[in-house]
Amino acid sequence: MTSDGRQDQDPAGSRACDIIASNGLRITNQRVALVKVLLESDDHPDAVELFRRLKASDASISLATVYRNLASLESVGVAARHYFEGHGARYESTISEHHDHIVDLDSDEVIEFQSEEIEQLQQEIAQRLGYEVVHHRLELYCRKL
Amino acid sequence: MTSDGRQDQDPAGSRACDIIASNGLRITNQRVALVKVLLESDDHPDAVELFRRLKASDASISLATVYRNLASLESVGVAARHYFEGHGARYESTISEHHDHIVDLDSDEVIEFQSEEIEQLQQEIAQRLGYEVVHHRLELYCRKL
DNA sequence: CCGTTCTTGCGAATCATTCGCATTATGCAC
DNA sequence: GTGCATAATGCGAATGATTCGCAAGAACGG
Repeated sequence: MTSDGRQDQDPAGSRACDIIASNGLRITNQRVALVKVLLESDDHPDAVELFRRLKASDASISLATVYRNLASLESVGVAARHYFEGHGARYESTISEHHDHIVDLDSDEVIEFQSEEIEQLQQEIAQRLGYEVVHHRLELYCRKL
Repeated sequence: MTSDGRQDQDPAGSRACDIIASNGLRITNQRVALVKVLLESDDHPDAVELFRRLKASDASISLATVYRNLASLESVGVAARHYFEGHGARYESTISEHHDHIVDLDSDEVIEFQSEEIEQLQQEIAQRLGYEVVHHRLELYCRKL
């Protein structure tokens, strides 16, 4: 929408574009729109929900494109896919810090947290067993107290 | 196969049957066979693989039954379903202790571990955020050192 | 501006999982 | 044991999510 193509109001978005471009992927409208929607979403929408949100500003976008782009974004580390229990895949942007998830069993809400100590312990455990942690997944399925 | 229906050679199996029965579910051949196969499997097979193993001793068992029974076993806490990255659902019996998983990214092998300290920290974190942990999932995606 | 190649949209195809339904087998009561 | 009510099974069809194939349409380097 901006006349000169820069987006100083949106540092995360342009950082994402840099990453995308530097990985040899092209900057398409659909790709940029998806990144934007992901960055705006603090819930953890699934592909169909993202598709729905994207259609709001681009009625012609296709679901296949959403899936394809989620895959590309994931492969360059701009988005992450989660399989919380029961549901299919849900996505979030990973431009910001790493974190783990608390899933509210009653509301399906997802809260983020992170713990240096747990990460530390994970490293130690893996190391003790002869492994190095590439990445991990920690989900606490909880109920409100 | 035993004439009196007891299975002293298989304490875990009969314990599972007790749990199943005490939850109002019937003890069917298919159910028992599935429990047995799960207990024998220290890999984490998916439904189709379990189906394959079950067909070895009961050629007429159906895949739908495997799925249905996996669901029932899960609902009474005798089996657990995992969605490791990429793959569909994989199962294991939960008659033994709770544990978490290390997934070898290269071989797809799954190693089990457990850490009292991490569980402790999880509790604390959840509590601090106003939640109580019902259960959790911790997976370390690793490469051999 | 031009061509190459990556992307897109569309619908068809795939894969895992679930359902509907008629048939069979279990668990409980006599 | 015998019978009954009902859960469980097998089958194939249905679903839902995700991926594919292909022809038409954009990016980006030169």
